Amino acid sequence: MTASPGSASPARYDEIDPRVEALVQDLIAQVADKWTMILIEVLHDHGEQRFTRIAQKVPDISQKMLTQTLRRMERNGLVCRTVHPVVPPRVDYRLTALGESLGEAFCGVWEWAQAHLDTVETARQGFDGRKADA
Amino acid sequence: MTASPGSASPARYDEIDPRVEALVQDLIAQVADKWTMILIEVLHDHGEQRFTRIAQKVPDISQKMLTQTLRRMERNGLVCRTVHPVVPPRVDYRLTALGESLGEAFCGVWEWAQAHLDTVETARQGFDGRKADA
DNA sequence: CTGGATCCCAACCGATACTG
DNA sequence: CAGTATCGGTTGGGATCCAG
Repeated sequence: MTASPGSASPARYDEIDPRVEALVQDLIAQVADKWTMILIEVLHDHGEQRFTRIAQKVPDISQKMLTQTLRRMERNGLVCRTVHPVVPPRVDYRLTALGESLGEAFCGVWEWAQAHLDTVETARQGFDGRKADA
Repeated sequence: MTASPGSASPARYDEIDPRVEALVQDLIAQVADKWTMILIEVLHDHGEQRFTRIAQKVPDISQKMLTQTLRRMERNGLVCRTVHPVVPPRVDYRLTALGESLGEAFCGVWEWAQAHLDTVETARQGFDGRKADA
């Protein structure tokens, strides 16, 4: 906790209320991770899916991470989880409106990354080259 | 590596080229972390800053993380590092155009988080409450 | 003042095994 | 089928000390 109670924090990262700042950062941390972004994409593209189907679409994710990520997304209101009370259990996951809106917000970063892939690559080579020439 | 050589990957996360996909995700992973976002904000708001000044603005960051993050940002072409050859060393960091553009891309996510803070909070309480009622 | 090197702990994540 | 529980390896990140 960096909570300095009544003491006037001189200059925070911004002019923003530090408490809101912390909340926002926490939220971003929970929501901006690799698997969350991927799952949003999958659910956006293919609509409601059951657990195993999602796992098939994202072969590199472990079942643990899939469960964990879906749970957190559900808790944050990003996905809606529907349990069908049938004998072989069946659970469907669907993106909520909130989840969809987050997906759109991510588009900016995603597009930035795509657009500047080579620029970054050039920068990296320049940097690495500079370090190499002893 | 998830490189399945020649085997036809049936349906990837999207219709996107998996190689590009991987690169983009790697880039996002390097660039979308907590400290990078904060440092972009600080440098955007206050312009060119020297090492210690930045550390002061972000009290919760360790000196190790600050150096590490700045280095990676420099390598990725997000910041420009200027070393002044004076007797007490002085190093200035400034956001590049690329860094600025990334900051703008982040705005979307940032604004989403701010806008939906309470929505998410409500969702969380609903979720937690549902789990509690045994 | 800047930042590299080291130690060490905690959180993350994958693999496996077990339950309803 | 859809999870939970547990163990172990890997990484992230803080504290401290040291060098240029």
